[in-house]
Amino acid sequence: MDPATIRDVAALAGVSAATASRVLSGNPATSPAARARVEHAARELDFRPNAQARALRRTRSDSIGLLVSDVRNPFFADLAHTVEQAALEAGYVTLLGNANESEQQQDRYLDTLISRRVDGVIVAPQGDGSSSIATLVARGIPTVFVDRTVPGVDVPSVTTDSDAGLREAVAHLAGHGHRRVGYIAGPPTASTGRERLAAHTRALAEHGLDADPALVVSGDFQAASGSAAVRSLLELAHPPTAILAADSLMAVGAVRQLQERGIRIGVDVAVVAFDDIEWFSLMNPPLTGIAHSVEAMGRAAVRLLLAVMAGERPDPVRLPSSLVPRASSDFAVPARPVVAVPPPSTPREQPS
Amino acid sequence: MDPATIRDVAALAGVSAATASRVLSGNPATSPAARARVEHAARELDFRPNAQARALRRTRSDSIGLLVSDVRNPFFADLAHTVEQAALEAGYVTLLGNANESEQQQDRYLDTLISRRVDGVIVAPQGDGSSSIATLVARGIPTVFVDRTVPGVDVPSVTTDSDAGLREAVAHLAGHGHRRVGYIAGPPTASTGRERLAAHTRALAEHGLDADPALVVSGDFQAASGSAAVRSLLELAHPPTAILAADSLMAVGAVRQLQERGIRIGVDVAVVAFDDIEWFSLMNPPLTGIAHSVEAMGRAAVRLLLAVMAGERPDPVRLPSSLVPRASSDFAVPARPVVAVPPPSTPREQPS
DNA sequence: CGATTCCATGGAATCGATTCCAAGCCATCG
DNA sequence: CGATGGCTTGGAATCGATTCCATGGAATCG
Repeated sequence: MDPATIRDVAALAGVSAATASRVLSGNPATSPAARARVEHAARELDFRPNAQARALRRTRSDSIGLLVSDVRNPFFADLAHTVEQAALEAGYVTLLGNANESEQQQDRYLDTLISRRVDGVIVAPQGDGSSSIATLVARGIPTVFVDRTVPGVDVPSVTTDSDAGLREAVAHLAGHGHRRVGYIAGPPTASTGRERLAAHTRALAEHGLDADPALVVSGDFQAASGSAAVRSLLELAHPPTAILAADSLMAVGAVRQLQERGIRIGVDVAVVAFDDIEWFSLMNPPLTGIAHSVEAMGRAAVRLLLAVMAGERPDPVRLPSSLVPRASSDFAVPARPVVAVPPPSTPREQPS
Repeated sequence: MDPATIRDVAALAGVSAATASRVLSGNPATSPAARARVEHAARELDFRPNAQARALRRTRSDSIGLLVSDVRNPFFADLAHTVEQAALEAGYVTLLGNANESEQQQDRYLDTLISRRVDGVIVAPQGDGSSSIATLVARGIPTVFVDRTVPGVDVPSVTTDSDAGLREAVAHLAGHGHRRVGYIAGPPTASTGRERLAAHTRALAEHGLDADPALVVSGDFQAASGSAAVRSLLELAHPPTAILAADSLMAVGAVRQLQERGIRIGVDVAVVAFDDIEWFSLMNPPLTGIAHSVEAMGRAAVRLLLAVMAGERPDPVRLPSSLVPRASSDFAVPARPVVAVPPPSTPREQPS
């Protein structure tokens, strides 16, 4: 009933536990005879080594932890998939934790991972240098940041260079005649939230678009906040003709809200989202996205982590992003916004 | 540098390891004085108990395994999320494995979970009674099937009753004048593949629809097979006017293929999918789905697993499904199929 | 042919936390 | 006043696999 131990295997094979261990872990100091008998005995008993005991003795567990922000976000679901596959190829199993965009739940999971003595951790960090992240670094646990970073914490990272993609997006919108672009920002507590907003602001300036601060609304990377953001953008005296969302879930929330109000995307208003996920091309209308390779990000993260575990200090990786234009933004801006607004009696900062 | 052990804590607190252990695990046989000193010392050293050592001694790891078929399938991503939350509430961490719809990878993960001595496993099984599943049962490891089952393996399960939803779907299609419904089946190696096909066949008979076996094409629950299925359905001499896919990913593949061919969904052909995921309502056109509650399924699975771990033999749970009609199927069938077909010279089994 | 090396092997220690068991202490009771 | 009982405590064994160290036998070399 109780699972077989290596001693049971050894007894059945007529050797000592030491020899059985050597055979089963591929130590060359074993005779062919012993090898045959032990292997046969192990198969006979359906022996599965107790990973805990093994990990206790060697000081490594052959497992890594992956902490993502939200598994239901397709971007992170794909990331989890890629990381898991890449880790498996390198002989590691992945323990997946889901912070659910909450710093508290992130800490709880990191504690668990530390307790389980994972050999390394890949984390898309919440907030700024929470206690658990500090612990991770202080203990010298190999760590890699993915997608996001934490300022002041010196850890290798794999991030997306939002600049190119956002510049393309803004250029694209400007080229179609948009002057006022509503921006649904990520939370300032996430590095991606801050960086993308900064990139967006720079791009606006480059193209001489309206820099009205009222056009920037902050969300939390989840769908509901996208809806809320659209609501407040539409209340502006001078609402935007295009909306740019800092991630796919907020874009979806925005789309829902626009649909509920009967505002036609791709006709009355343009919508562009950071991230480009499979579903975008099937939506009504197909959504313009800013693409970056999840596959590349996941594989790079595992590669960096393996390097850190090997004692190296790998350089950070920055992946490119680029615009994938689709129907949601591929139209010329209408002469007048369809949303009822008072005539712009004092058109401010609109260069002719 | 090396992480602090309970002996370090005990030394700093001036007590024995035994007492330190008792304090830290909440054993009441401790004096307030000892409690205070040990707790202070543990905080001082930032002590994290080695979960492996603890699990080795107690014969439980406070962790469960969850093996899903494909994390990139939104249905399973949601399931993973729900199970994880419910397990966390019960004090368990979840080790997520992804079989990627491959029996081999499933076995590899189950082996890992067995080696790590998880306290229980929730699995959406691939194939029929693979060796690892047999091992699981033979070892008496608490196991619960979710979404799918394996015939002949007596394990509590949480499944969806496909019958009601499919009957509604077929009635809905019949009501709109469809006689020939193409069915994209799941693989016969999955219980859901078989059951849904059987339910569909029954529903066809009930409504007197065309039971042409050529209208049934098998896929593998992944997107590419949905595209392939549509391709072969359209080659029929007498192609269907409606398409029913046994899961969301195959439906997406089907939609892509139809769009590529310029066939208008919701006008030229109806599309209905088993599963109803968030994105369906945003698609072009919104897709009719057969809904079942992932949340309920995940929570029930955890509840059942806890019961099995407590030595009970809970009854299986069967959750309802129901149709959510949307634009992709909400139209009357056109008088003649738009796809060019030879005139039906010998219309077979079409009751007037 | 004796001595040195090489190789396979077993005994025992080890990893870190838990827990059984025995012992010590204080208080209460007969 | 001695004894019994209730508490707290420490020593030591334990979980299962790995690994250091020593040993015995075979093989090789001078």
